[in-house]
Amino acid sequence: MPEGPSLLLLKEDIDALHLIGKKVLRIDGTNKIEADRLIGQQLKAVKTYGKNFLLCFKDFTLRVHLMMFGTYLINAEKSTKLQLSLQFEDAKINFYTTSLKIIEEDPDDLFDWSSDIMSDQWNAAAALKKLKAQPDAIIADLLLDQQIFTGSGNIIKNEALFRAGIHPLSKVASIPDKKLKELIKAVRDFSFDFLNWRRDKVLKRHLEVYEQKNKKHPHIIKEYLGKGKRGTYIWPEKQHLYV
DNA sequence: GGGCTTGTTACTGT
DNA sequence: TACAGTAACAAGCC
Repeated sequence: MPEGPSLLLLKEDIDALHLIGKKVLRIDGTNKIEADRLIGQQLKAVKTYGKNFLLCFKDFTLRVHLMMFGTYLINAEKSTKLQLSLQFEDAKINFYTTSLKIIEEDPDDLFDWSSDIMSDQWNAAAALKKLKAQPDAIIADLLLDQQIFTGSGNIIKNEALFRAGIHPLSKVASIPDKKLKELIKAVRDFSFDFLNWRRDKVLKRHLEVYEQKNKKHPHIIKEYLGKGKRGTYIWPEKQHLYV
């Protein structure tokens, strides 16, 4: 569920319920959120920031992060531990396996939407500047850096690197500006393809390297690399290593 | 059924 | 003390 594009689909599902202006009638689940603060509150806005889903109320915002395995169901339940249920007049939203937090600050003050890969305010030039500020990093790590590419995850990392023809272990300082710009554009473009493909439930068949070892092409290899030792797929003939 | 996985944080040790 | 590396957590797919 969790990369940026999937959060937009979550927002689409919630928007379809027309809950703005509606009150929270009841909350349930194993969360440690203060129920008293939420009950009776009118939903003011629903936003996403990268992988964060934001339910905005008058004086605070509930931040829902779906982590690796987070899921949600609308007007439906499943057997795994219910973490947070928000009952509105005509609809109930159930969240499972999430990280929840009440944010006191105004989200517009707290979050910089120009780094959000899905946002209208996305600023490619700012991303380039942030990449170049870490010349010794390997590019694969920076594609997961939420300060630079807010909302990017491991699938986007792999596919964007493939599209730009850059090997994941390339050192940032060694990659020509032209290629960095190409990569930044690939992140943005792939993320919207991801959004549309996932909406149509056809994402997997369009992936070119991610989980494609021994599938799309026999030369694709898999390595665990970078800070988080995340699974990384490489088609060596097509991805140049800049060192 | 063991080994993966779209993620992040809190520890640990150096 | 700062940083890098590891463990922990979760549910579902194959």
